[in-house]
Amino acid sequence: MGKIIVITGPTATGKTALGVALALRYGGEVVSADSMQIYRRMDIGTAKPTMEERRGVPHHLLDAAEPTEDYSVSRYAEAARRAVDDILSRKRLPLVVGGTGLYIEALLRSAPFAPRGSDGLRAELGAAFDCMGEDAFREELKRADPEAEARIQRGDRKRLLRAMEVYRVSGQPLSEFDRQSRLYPPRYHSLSLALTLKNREALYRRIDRRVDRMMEEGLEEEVRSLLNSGVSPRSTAMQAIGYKEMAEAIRGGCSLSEAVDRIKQGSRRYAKRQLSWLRRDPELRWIPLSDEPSLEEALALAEPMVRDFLEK
RNA sequence: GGCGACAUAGCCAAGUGGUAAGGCAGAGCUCUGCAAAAGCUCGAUUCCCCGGUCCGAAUCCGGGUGUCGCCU
Repeated sequence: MGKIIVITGPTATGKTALGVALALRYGGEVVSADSMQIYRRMDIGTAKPTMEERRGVPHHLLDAAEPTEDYSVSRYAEAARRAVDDILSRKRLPLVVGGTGLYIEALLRSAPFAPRGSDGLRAELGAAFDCMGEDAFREELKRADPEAEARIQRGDRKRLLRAMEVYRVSGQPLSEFDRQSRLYPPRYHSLSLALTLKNREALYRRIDRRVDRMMEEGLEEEVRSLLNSGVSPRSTAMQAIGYKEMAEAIRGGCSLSEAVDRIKQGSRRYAKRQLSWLRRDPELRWIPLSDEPSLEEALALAEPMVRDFLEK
Protein backbone atom coordinates (compact mmCIF):
# COMPACT_ATOMS: atom_id res chain seq x y z
CA MET A 1 0.00 0.00 0.00
CA GLY A 2 1.33 3.40 -0.96
CA LYS A 3 2.50 5.80 1.68
CA ILE A 4 1.12 9.30 1.71
CA ILE A 5 1.42 12.25 4.00
CA VAL A 6 -1.49 14.50 4.87
CA ILE A 7 -0.98 18.03 6.10
CA THR A 8 -4.08 19.68 7.41
CA GLY A 9 -5.19 22.10 10.11
CA PRO A 10 -7.22 25.26 10.33
CA THR A 11 -6.77 28.08 7.89
CA ALA A 12 -3.73 30.37 8.14
CA THR A 13 -1.45 27.99 9.99
CA GLY A 14 1.16 27.48 7.27
CA LYS A 15 0.10 24.21 5.68
CA THR A 16 1.13 25.32 2.22
CA ALA A 17 4.66 26.27 3.14
CA LEU A 18 5.20 23.11 5.15
CA GLY A 19 3.87 20.96 2.33
CA VAL A 20 6.21 22.50 -0.20
CA ALA A 21 9.18 22.25 2.14
CA LEU A 22 8.53 18.57 2.80
CA ALA A 23 7.98 17.88 -0.89
CA LEU A 24 11.31 19.46 -1.70
CA ARG A 25 13.04 17.45 0.96
CA TYR A 26 11.52 14.07 0.22
CA GLY A 27 10.91 14.20 -3.51
CA GLY A 28 7.19 14.75 -3.24
CA GLU A 29 4.32 16.35 -5.05
CA VAL A 30 1.43 18.23 -3.55
CA VAL A 31 -2.19 17.18 -3.92
CA SER A 32 -4.39 20.01 -2.77
CA ALA A 33 -7.30 19.17 -0.47
CA ASP A 34 -9.03 22.49 -0.61
CA SER A 35 -12.59 22.78 -1.81
CA MET A 36 -12.16 26.33 -3.05
CA GLN A 37 -8.65 26.38 -4.45
CA ILE A 38 -10.08 23.86 -6.89
CA TYR A 39 -11.58 26.76 -8.80
CA ARG A 40 -9.73 28.72 -11.42
CA ARG A 41 -9.47 32.48 -11.08
CA MET A 42 -10.08 32.29 -7.36
CA ASP A 43 -6.58 32.95 -6.16
CA ILE A 44 -6.39 35.78 -3.69
CA GLY A 45 -9.39 34.91 -1.55
CA THR A 46 -8.52 31.23 -1.33
CA ALA A 47 -4.84 31.95 -0.55
CA LYS A 48 -3.91 29.67 -3.40
CA PRO A 49 -0.15 29.16 -3.47
CA THR A 50 1.51 31.29 -6.13
CA MET A 51 4.01 29.83 -8.60
CA GLU A 52 6.72 31.31 -6.50
CA GLU A 53 5.42 29.71 -3.32
CA ARG A 54 5.20 26.36 -5.05
CA ARG A 55 8.95 26.50 -5.63
CA GLY A 56 8.82 24.16 -8.57
CA VAL A 57 6.93 21.46 -6.73
CA PRO A 58 4.10 20.03 -8.88
CA HIS A 59 0.69 20.81 -7.43
CA HIS A 60 -2.35 18.75 -8.31
CA LEU A 61 -6.00 19.70 -8.00
CA LEU A 62 -5.52 23.41 -8.00
CA ASP A 63 -7.50 25.13 -10.76
CA ALA A 64 -9.27 21.91 -11.62
CA ALA A 65 -12.71 23.43 -12.15
CA GLU A 66 -14.44 26.55 -13.41
CA PRO A 67 -16.19 28.64 -10.77
CA THR A 68 -19.39 28.09 -12.70
CA GLU A 69 -19.21 24.34 -12.20
CA ASP A 70 -20.67 22.53 -9.28
CA TYR A 71 -17.88 20.60 -7.79
CA SER A 72 -18.43 17.98 -5.11
CA VAL A 73 -16.67 15.62 -2.78
CA SER A 74 -17.19 12.62 -4.96
CA ARG A 75 -15.62 14.34 -7.93
CA TYR A 76 -12.75 15.38 -5.75
CA ALA A 77 -12.20 11.92 -4.34
CA GLU A 78 -11.99 10.46 -7.80
CA ALA A 79 -9.61 13.06 -9.19
CA ALA A 80 -7.45 13.15 -6.09
CA ARG A 81 -7.06 9.39 -5.98
CA ARG A 82 -5.99 9.46 -9.58
CA ALA A 83 -3.39 12.10 -8.80
CA VAL A 84 -2.12 10.24 -5.75
CA ASP A 85 -1.88 6.95 -7.60
CA ASP A 86 -0.05 8.62 -10.42
CA ILE A 87 2.48 10.15 -8.05
CA LEU A 88 2.98 6.81 -6.33
CA SER A 89 3.47 5.05 -9.64
CA ARG A 90 6.35 7.41 -10.34
CA LYS A 91 7.83 6.53 -6.95
CA ARG A 92 7.32 9.98 -5.60
CA LEU A 93 5.76 10.97 -2.30
CA PRO A 94 2.21 12.36 -2.37
CA LEU A 95 1.59 15.17 0.10
CA VAL A 96 -2.07 15.90 0.56
CA VAL A 97 -2.27 19.48 1.74
CA GLY A 98 -5.41 21.32 2.67
CA GLY A 99 -8.05 22.21 5.20
CA THR A 100 -11.14 20.56 3.75
CA GLY A 101 -11.54 17.65 6.12
CA LEU A 102 -14.34 16.01 4.23
CA TYR A 103 -12.27 15.90 1.06
CA ILE A 104 -9.33 14.33 2.82
CA GLU A 105 -11.53 11.75 4.44
CA ALA A 106 -13.10 10.87 1.12
CA LEU A 107 -9.74 10.58 -0.59
CA LEU A 108 -8.41 8.22 2.04
CA ARG A 109 -11.46 6.03 2.09
CA SER A 110 -11.80 3.33 -0.51
CA ALA A 111 -15.55 2.92 -0.28
CA PRO A 112 -17.74 4.38 -2.98
CA PHE A 113 -20.38 7.00 -2.20
CA ALA A 114 -23.99 6.04 -1.92
CA PRO A 115 -25.77 6.59 -5.23
CA ARG A 116 -26.94 9.94 -6.27
CA GLY A 117 -30.39 10.85 -7.49
CA SER A 118 -31.14 12.85 -10.58
CA ASP A 119 -31.51 16.59 -10.37
CA GLY A 120 -35.18 16.03 -10.99
CA LEU A 121 -35.53 13.77 -7.97
CA ARG A 122 -33.62 16.22 -5.85
CA ALA A 123 -35.89 19.04 -6.90
CA GLU A 124 -38.93 16.91 -6.24
CA LEU A 125 -37.78 15.95 -2.75
CA GLY A 126 -36.86 19.52 -1.92
CA ALA A 127 -40.28 20.71 -2.98
CA ALA A 128 -41.94 17.93 -1.01
CA PHE A 129 -39.99 18.86 2.08
CA ASP A 130 -40.93 22.50 1.85
CA CYS A 131 -44.53 21.67 1.17
CA MET A 132 -45.13 19.06 3.86
CA GLY A 133 -42.79 20.43 6.48
CA GLU A 134 -39.98 18.80 8.40
CA ASP A 135 -42.10 16.72 10.77
CA ALA A 136 -44.09 14.99 8.05
CA PHE A 137 -40.96 14.52 5.97
CA ARG A 138 -39.25 12.93 8.91
CA GLU A 139 -42.16 10.56 9.37
CA GLU A 140 -41.64 9.32 5.85
CA LEU A 141 -37.92 9.05 6.24
CA LYS A 142 -38.43 7.15 9.45
CA ARG A 143 -40.14 4.38 7.52
CA ALA A 144 -37.32 4.23 4.96
CA ASP A 145 -34.32 4.79 7.15
CA PRO A 146 -35.11 5.10 10.87
CA GLU A 147 -31.45 5.24 11.76
CA ALA A 148 -30.72 8.25 9.61
CA GLU A 149 -33.88 9.97 10.78
CA ALA A 150 -32.82 9.57 14.38
CA ARG A 151 -29.28 10.71 13.77
CA ILE A 152 -29.89 13.80 11.67
CA GLN A 153 -30.36 16.92 13.71
CA ARG A 154 -33.54 18.92 13.69
CA GLY A 155 -33.51 21.57 11.02
CA ASP A 156 -30.89 19.89 8.89
CA ARG A 157 -32.82 19.92 5.67
CA LYS A 158 -29.83 19.14 3.53
CA ARG A 159 -29.05 15.80 5.14
CA LEU A 160 -32.67 14.81 5.55
CA LEU A 161 -33.07 15.25 1.80
CA ARG A 162 -29.94 13.34 0.99
CA ALA A 163 -31.00 10.38 3.13
CA MET A 164 -34.35 10.25 1.40
CA GLU A 165 -32.71 10.62 -2.01
CA VAL A 166 -30.47 7.62 -1.44
CA TYR A 167 -33.38 5.49 -0.38
CA ARG A 168 -35.49 6.54 -3.34
CA VAL A 169 -32.84 5.74 -5.94
CA SER A 170 -31.52 2.56 -4.40
CA GLY A 171 -34.18 1.18 -2.14
CA GLN A 172 -31.45 0.93 0.48
CA PRO A 173 -31.11 3.17 3.51
CA LEU A 174 -28.20 5.60 3.54
CA SER A 175 -27.34 4.26 6.97
CA GLU A 176 -26.68 0.89 5.39
CA PHE A 177 -24.32 2.36 2.81
CA ASP A 178 -22.51 4.20 5.56
CA ARG A 179 -22.16 1.07 7.62
CA GLN A 180 -20.74 -0.81 4.65
CA SER A 181 -18.31 1.96 3.82
CA ARG A 182 -16.84 1.80 7.27
CA LEU A 183 -15.89 -1.79 6.64
CA TYR A 184 -13.58 -0.93 3.77
CA PRO A 185 -9.87 -0.83 4.57
CA PRO A 186 -8.13 2.52 4.15
CA ARG A 187 -6.88 3.16 0.65
CA TYR A 188 -3.40 4.31 1.59
CA HIS A 189 -0.95 4.04 4.40
CA SER A 190 -1.09 7.61 5.63
CA LEU A 191 0.45 9.89 8.21
CA SER A 192 -1.79 12.81 9.06
CA LEU A 193 -0.30 15.94 10.54
CA ALA A 194 -2.45 18.80 11.76
CA LEU A 195 -0.95 22.22 12.18
CA THR A 196 -2.49 24.41 14.83
CA LEU A 197 -1.59 27.35 17.02
CA LYS A 198 -1.50 26.63 20.71
CA ASN A 199 -3.17 29.93 21.32
CA ARG A 200 -6.57 30.48 19.78
CA GLU A 201 -6.46 34.26 19.95
CA ALA A 202 -3.15 34.27 18.15
CA LEU A 203 -4.71 32.17 15.42
CA TYR A 204 -7.57 34.63 15.13
CA ARG A 205 -5.15 37.53 14.89
CA ARG A 206 -3.33 35.81 12.05
CA ILE A 207 -6.58 35.20 10.27
CA ASP A 208 -7.62 38.84 10.59
CA ARG A 209 -4.28 39.96 9.29
CA ARG A 210 -4.44 37.62 6.38
CA VAL A 211 -7.81 39.01 5.37
CA ASP A 212 -6.38 42.53 5.42
CA ARG A 213 -3.59 41.30 3.19
CA MET A 214 -6.07 39.77 0.77
CA MET A 215 -7.78 43.12 0.49
CA GLU A 216 -4.48 44.79 -0.29
CA GLU A 217 -3.76 42.17 -2.90
CA GLY A 218 -6.98 43.00 -4.69
CA LEU A 219 -9.68 40.66 -3.47
CA GLU A 220 -12.37 43.12 -4.45
CA GLU A 221 -11.14 43.22 -8.02
CA GLU A 222 -10.90 39.46 -8.18
CA VAL A 223 -14.50 39.03 -7.08
CA ARG A 224 -15.68 41.78 -9.38
CA SER A 225 -14.11 40.15 -12.38
CA LEU A 226 -15.60 36.76 -11.51
CA LEU A 227 -19.03 38.33 -11.34
CA ASN A 228 -18.45 40.20 -14.57
CA SER A 229 -17.45 37.01 -16.33
CA GLY A 230 -20.83 35.55 -15.52
CA VAL A 231 -20.21 33.57 -12.35
CA SER A 232 -23.50 33.50 -10.50
CA PRO A 233 -23.50 34.83 -6.94
CA ARG A 234 -25.40 31.68 -6.06
CA SER A 235 -22.80 29.26 -7.40
CA THR A 236 -20.96 27.00 -5.01
CA ALA A 237 -17.72 28.80 -5.69
CA MET A 238 -19.27 32.11 -4.71
CA GLN A 239 -20.22 30.69 -1.33
CA ALA A 240 -16.59 30.76 -0.37
CA ILE A 241 -15.65 33.00 2.49
CA GLY A 242 -14.37 36.27 1.15
CA TYR A 243 -16.30 35.91 -2.08
CA LYS A 244 -19.86 35.93 -0.87
CA GLU A 245 -19.19 38.93 1.36
CA MET A 246 -17.36 40.88 -1.34
CA ALA A 247 -20.12 40.09 -3.82
CA GLU A 248 -22.62 41.50 -1.34
CA ALA A 249 -20.59 44.68 -0.95
CA ILE A 250 -20.20 45.03 -4.70
CA ARG A 251 -23.91 44.86 -5.29
CA GLY A 252 -24.29 47.54 -2.65
CA GLY A 253 -25.74 45.42 0.11
CA CYS A 254 -23.19 46.54 2.66
CA SER A 255 -20.11 48.71 2.97
CA LEU A 256 -16.67 47.48 2.13
CA SER A 257 -15.52 47.63 5.72
CA GLU A 258 -18.56 45.69 6.87
CA ALA A 259 -17.72 43.05 4.30
CA VAL A 260 -14.16 42.87 5.54
CA ASP A 261 -15.35 42.40 9.12
CA ARG A 262 -17.66 39.64 8.02
CA ILE A 263 -14.91 37.92 6.09
CA LYS A 264 -12.74 37.95 9.19
CA GLN A 265 -15.49 36.63 11.35
CA GLY A 266 -16.47 33.98 8.83
CA SER A 267 -12.86 32.86 8.62
CA ARG A 268 -12.56 32.65 12.40
CA ARG A 269 -15.66 30.52 12.63
CA TYR A 270 -14.44 28.40 9.80
CA ALA A 271 -11.18 27.76 11.62
CA LYS A 272 -13.15 26.76 14.68
CA ARG A 273 -15.23 24.31 12.67
CA GLN A 274 -12.10 22.86 11.12
CA LEU A 275 -10.66 22.24 14.56
CA SER A 276 -13.84 20.61 15.70
CA TRP A 277 -13.79 18.35 12.65
CA LEU A 278 -10.16 17.41 13.07
CA ARG A 279 -10.38 16.66 16.77
CA ARG A 280 -12.46 13.58 16.22
CA ASP A 281 -9.68 11.81 14.33
CA PRO A 282 -7.67 9.95 16.98
CA GLU A 283 -4.91 9.09 14.49
CA LEU A 284 -4.12 12.70 13.77
CA ARG A 285 -0.71 13.93 14.90
CA TRP A 286 -1.03 17.47 16.17
CA ILE A 287 1.69 20.01 15.62
CA PRO A 288 1.06 22.83 18.09
CA LEU A 289 2.80 26.04 17.10
CA SER A 290 3.69 29.28 18.85
CA ASP A 291 1.86 32.57 18.31
CA GLU A 292 3.97 33.66 15.36
CA PRO A 293 5.08 30.39 13.86
CA SER A 294 7.80 30.15 11.26
CA LEU A 295 8.25 27.43 8.67
CA GLU A 296 11.33 26.29 10.57
CA GLU A 297 9.29 25.71 13.70
CA ALA A 298 6.71 23.60 11.90
CA LEU A 299 9.40 21.74 10.02
CA ALA A 300 11.33 20.94 13.17
CA LEU A 301 8.27 19.33 14.71
CA ALA A 302 7.00 17.63 11.59
CA GLU A 303 10.16 16.20 10.14
CA PRO A 304 10.95 13.59 12.81
CA MET A 305 7.42 12.22 12.45
CA VAL A 306 7.72 12.16 8.68
CA ARG A 307 11.09 10.50 8.70
CA ASP A 308 9.92 7.91 11.17
CA PHE A 309 6.84 7.19 9.10
CA LEU A 310 8.78 6.83 5.84
CA GLU A 311 11.34 4.51 7.35
CA LYS A 312 8.88 2.13 8.88
C1' G B 1 -21.38 74.03 41.30
C1' G B 2 -26.88 73.27 39.73
C1' C B 3 -30.53 70.38 37.06
C1' G B 4 -31.90 66.04 34.36
C1' A B 5 -31.39 61.17 32.20
C1' C B 6 -29.23 56.55 32.44
C1' A B 7 -26.58 52.33 35.08
C1' U B 8 -29.12 44.56 33.49
C1' A B 9 -23.69 38.81 30.60
C1' G B 10 -17.66 40.70 26.75
C1' C B 11 -21.04 44.19 23.64
C1' C B 12 -26.17 45.83 22.27
C1' A B 13 -30.62 45.29 24.84
C1' A B 14 -36.15 43.87 26.78
C1' G B 15 -38.33 43.89 31.36
C1' U B 16 -41.42 49.41 35.41
C1' G B 17 -43.81 44.85 42.25
C1' G B 18 -44.41 38.05 41.42
C1' U B 19 -39.22 35.21 40.90
C1' A B 20 -34.03 37.85 34.56
C1' A B 21 -36.72 38.01 26.76
C1' G B 22 -33.80 38.49 22.54
C1' G B 23 -29.59 39.70 19.30
C1' C B 24 -24.29 39.90 18.50
C1' A B 25 -19.48 38.24 19.97
C1' G B 26 -17.54 33.71 22.19
C1' A B 27 -17.36 28.31 23.42
C1' G B 28 -18.65 23.10 22.49
C1' C B 29 -20.56 19.76 18.91
C1' U B 30 -22.64 17.06 14.36
C1' C B 31 -21.15 15.80 9.63
C1' U B 32 -20.35 9.75 4.21
C1' G B 33 -22.12 13.81 -3.36
C1' C B 34 -23.11 21.65 -2.70
C1' A B 35 -18.38 21.15 3.20
C1' A B 36 -14.90 28.16 2.98
C1' A B 37 -21.46 24.52 3.05
C1' A B 38 -25.47 22.98 6.26
C1' G B 39 -27.22 22.02 11.16
C1' C B 40 -27.44 21.47 16.79
C1' U B 41 -26.30 22.95 21.98
C1' C B 42 -24.51 26.46 25.92
C1' G B 43 -23.85 31.75 29.32
C1' A B 44 -26.56 36.53 34.70
C1' U B 45 -28.60 31.99 41.84
C1' U B 46 -28.80 37.82 39.78
C1' C B 47 -29.80 43.42 37.47
C1' C B 48 -23.57 49.62 39.97
C1' C B 49 -23.14 49.91 45.72
C1' C B 50 -25.48 50.63 50.67
C1' G B 51 -29.88 51.12 53.46
C1' G B 52 -35.35 51.13 53.59
C1' U B 53 -40.71 49.81 52.23
C1' C B 54 -43.20 45.14 51.14
C1' C B 55 -45.20 38.30 52.01
C1' G B 56 -42.21 39.45 47.68
C1' A B 57 -37.82 44.60 44.54
C1' A B 58 -33.93 44.70 38.50
C1' U B 59 -38.56 47.19 39.08
C1' C B 60 -40.90 51.66 44.64
C1' C B 61 -38.27 55.24 48.37
C1' G B 62 -33.57 57.47 50.49
C1' G B 63 -28.29 57.93 50.21
C1' G B 64 -23.73 57.01 47.61
C1' U B 65 -20.77 56.08 43.10
C1' G B 66 -20.18 56.28 37.83
C1' U B 67 -21.46 57.79 32.74
C1' C B 68 -23.85 61.08 29.51
C1' G B 69 -26.53 65.57 28.43
C1' C B 70 -28.02 70.52 29.54
C1' C B 71 -27.26 74.96 32.49
C1' U B 72 -23.98 78.26 35.31
